[in-house]
Amino acid sequence: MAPIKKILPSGKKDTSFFEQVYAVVALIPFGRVTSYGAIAKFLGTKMSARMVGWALNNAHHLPNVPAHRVVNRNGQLSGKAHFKTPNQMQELLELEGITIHNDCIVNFNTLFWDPSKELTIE
DNA sequence: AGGCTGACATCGC
DNA sequence: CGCGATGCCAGCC
Repeated sequence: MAPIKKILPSGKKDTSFFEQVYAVVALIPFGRVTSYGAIAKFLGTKMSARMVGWALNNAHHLPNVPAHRVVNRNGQLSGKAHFKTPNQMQELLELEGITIHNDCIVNFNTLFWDPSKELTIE
């Protein structure tokens, strides 16, 4: 369990929603995936799932932010269109041993990584 | 300075 | 049970 705030870039007081999203996404284990809603819920505002997507849009230009491991609650690759190439997201996931079928993650339930179960907020 | 938009999720009718 | 409307925060017209 990693305290989220420790991971935030060099102790800025900027504990913004985005920063937390980056932190959580960056902590997703190899070969695992999570959902926008799970992240939003973990951050305390379950209805801000949209913001997670927006944050990832910003995060997309950052290193170490595996946005391809974040999908919607159906396990569908909703954000693949925002990658350099639409199939890069699938490629990356398959590279991690995840199987994609019709833009949906197979065994999503098994591969699902719940931050609120694996992480702790200080 | 104010309002629309955005890679979603959930509640209400 | 299915579709429409609402919520959230920040960035960009």
